[in-house]
Amino acid sequence: MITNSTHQGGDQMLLLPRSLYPGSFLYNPVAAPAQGETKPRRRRKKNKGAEAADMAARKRKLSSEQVNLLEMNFGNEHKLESGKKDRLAAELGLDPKQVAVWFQNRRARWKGKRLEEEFSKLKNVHETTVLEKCHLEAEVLKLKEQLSEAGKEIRKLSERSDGVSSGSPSSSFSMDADPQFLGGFGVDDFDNLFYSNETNYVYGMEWVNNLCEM
DNA sequence: CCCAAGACTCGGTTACATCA
DNA sequence: CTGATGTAACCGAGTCTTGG
Repeated sequence: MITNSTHQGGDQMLLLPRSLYPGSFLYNPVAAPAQGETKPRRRRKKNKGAEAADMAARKRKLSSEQVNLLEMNFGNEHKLESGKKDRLAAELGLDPKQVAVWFQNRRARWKGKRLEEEFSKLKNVHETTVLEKCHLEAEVLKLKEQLSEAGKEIRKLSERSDGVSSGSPSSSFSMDADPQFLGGFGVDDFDNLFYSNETNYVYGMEWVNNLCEM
């Protein structure tokens, strides 16, 4: 996020005397947007280069014009080829290295933001899915109960009808007579219909169940 | 094909300015 | 004054290209 509005004084406060441009910066100072009018800053201690002299003026805030133009270019493409970088640097009155660094940092910020957005989207999808799973599990339980009741009912009825008439047409709803009813689901063991491999299931999905309980 | 040098990128870090 | 935040600059490691 790049906003000069967060810096007190706006652009006028960012004016930097041309004398503060490092001597090695010969990038059309006339065309160069002015920099912030702050004292040359101490450079990082870690720096071990011999060119410590021009380190002092390095960390300058870029002006809003510079940032705008950089942003425009970044909007077009996230990577600059060498020639374009040099032209842009000349146009901005910056060292091509500075332009390269700006693009590098900008890519990093863009990536971070993108990851954040992706994470947020995935999180929403995940939460929706977990919710849906909870509903489906509740429905499975309900259906399981209904199935169990129906099974009992069928057993009762068949026990009764066994004693009465063996020749009459059997009910169309008979699991004994119609193994396809459950066999179609690949289920052989009716009693264990919802309980086989339960331990694995619980271990594997424990985190989801915890979410359901939240 | 191998290797060294240079250019470039990336992730991580540092130093600094600014703000609440 | 202080901690949090944003960002320019830096660093080290990795990749790719090029020339010998």
